[in-house]
Amino acid sequence: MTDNTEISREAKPLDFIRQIIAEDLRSGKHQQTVTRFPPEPNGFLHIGHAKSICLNFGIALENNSPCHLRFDDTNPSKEESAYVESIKRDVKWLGFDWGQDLFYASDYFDRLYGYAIQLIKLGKAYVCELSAEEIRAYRGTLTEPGKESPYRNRTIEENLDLFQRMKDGEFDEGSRVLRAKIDMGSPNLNMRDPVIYRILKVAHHRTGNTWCIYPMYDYTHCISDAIEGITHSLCTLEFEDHRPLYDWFLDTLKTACHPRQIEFARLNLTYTVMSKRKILQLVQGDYVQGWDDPRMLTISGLRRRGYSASAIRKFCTDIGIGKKESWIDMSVLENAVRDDLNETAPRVLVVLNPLKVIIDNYPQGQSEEMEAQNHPQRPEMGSRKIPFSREIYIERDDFMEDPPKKFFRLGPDREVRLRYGYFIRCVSVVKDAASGEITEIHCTYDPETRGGSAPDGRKVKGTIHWVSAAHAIQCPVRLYDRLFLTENPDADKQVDFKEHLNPNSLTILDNCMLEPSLAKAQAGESFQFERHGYFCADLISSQPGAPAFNRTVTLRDSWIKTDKS
RNA sequence: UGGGGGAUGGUCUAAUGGUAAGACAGCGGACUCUGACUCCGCUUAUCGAGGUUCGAGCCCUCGUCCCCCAGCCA
Repeated sequence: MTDNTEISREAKPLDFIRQIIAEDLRSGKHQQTVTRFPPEPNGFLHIGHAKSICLNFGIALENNSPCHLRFDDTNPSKEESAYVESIKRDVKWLGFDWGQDLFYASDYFDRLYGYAIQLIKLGKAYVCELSAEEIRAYRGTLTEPGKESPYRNRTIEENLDLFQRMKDGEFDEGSRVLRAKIDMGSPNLNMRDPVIYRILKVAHHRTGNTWCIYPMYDYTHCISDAIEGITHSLCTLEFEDHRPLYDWFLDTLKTACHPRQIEFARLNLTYTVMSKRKILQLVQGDYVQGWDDPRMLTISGLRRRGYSASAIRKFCTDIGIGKKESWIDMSVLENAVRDDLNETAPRVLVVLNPLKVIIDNYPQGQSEEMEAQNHPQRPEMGSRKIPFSREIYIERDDFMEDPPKKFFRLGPDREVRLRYGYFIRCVSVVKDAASGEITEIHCTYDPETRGGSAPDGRKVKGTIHWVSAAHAIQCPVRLYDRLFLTENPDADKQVDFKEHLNPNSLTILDNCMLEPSLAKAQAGESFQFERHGYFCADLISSQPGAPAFNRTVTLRDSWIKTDKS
């Protein structure tokens, strides 16, 4: 990371979490902060995780202190090391560095087991033989207290023996659990003797078959935080009810370190779904082409789509941190990437839907090179040559036979400027006799207007992009649109969210014409296709000399919004 | 009819007893060899009712609405 301030949001007022931290530092409660990002390796990271990553690692950067990457891997039936690798890659790509502080909850399985024995010896945990269904029934409801398990008052010795035998694999899955002994009458259901260990005869991605009992999240998370000396344990709102339990474990075990859990609102974005479960469904049901499908708001999908890490970081600081459930408009994300790419992306000319233009008075067989700026606002980015010749392609949308008043582009007997080229005037239109479709148009050019201005001072309102037909590189371009048609695909619980999928979220154009300089586009490189938007050479399907492009985001377009009649 | 949270323009976020501010979106205009960028201007908000106070988005009381919790998931 070269520039911390970019990540660390200098000017913005402190959010409520940073205020708490500032106060803890000021009062001397803590000398430094230690935060952590604790993903479960059961899927790919998405934009919602980015919010948490930017928060936790951002705080670390601001305070020159560590942020741990800790995998919360206590449920081997859902977790895989492939996910671990993808998560590490994505956090790194986002620009963050955990240094030496890479941890796994599974690193603590021995200590967690020891703490459980301690709990038993304290008379605060017991082995319960109720079935899952019975435990649920005994738990009571939101308005009625639970009932105590008949196994609740076993002796410490008996519990120790049974727990040992659970660990040794003597019992079947589901036949016994270890429970904390708290309060079956608590209005907080999390405190009604929660399960802390269950039997799972499943191999773990790191510990293999060493264990057949695995600790639950509530038990594991607080102890892992305490072991690592975390000062502020930041999580999402749904864990608010778990905080008393988090505190109970640490108080009961009298750990030396007792981190403070603080909850903030998770990210919701319009026109998408954020839950891992639903994202998994899209991947496994082939509604998209994998976790890194550019329509997905996974980190890997966004990367392939052409989002820069800095755009994602900017988005995360833009949206802020709060405690109320919020829905961020997709336009905020799009704005962040436009802002970023506008600064950095070289400009190029690309015709997406070609229409052949023949310049009747331009000499046959001649061509010349026109000078084009790589970034008009940033001369230091230099310029390049683009070939011009008698036959060119322009955008089909840039010609209308019967244009409305405010159409500044080409039409019969109208004149436009070719970007970095000449003024041309349309003299005739050729159509396919059968279909009536325009197949080519004929124009004349004004040799005096080379470079784009007329010595006689006449103005043209429109400037359009073009590519020399003889020099163009034909290329596929994928146009992406939002994956869902409705703002909140989850809103109606009666309707499956997949019903709201946008059938036109992907459009493949295979006859696009690139200016020749794009032959050397590197996979992953971003460009602005002038008058269209930002595009990046696809990470996977681009070949040297034969790129394929993904549209990251369109340019803002006030023309499509105007009343064209 | 339990418990835990939350309500500021269309959407987010700020204002921490003292002029309700910024971003996104929207609308209008200027500029323009990208209908982009940039610039300028505008519309739009403190959930309700009481109270405390010289002064309340902020404090108090009573309401209303929304979200979360009954996994051997995290």
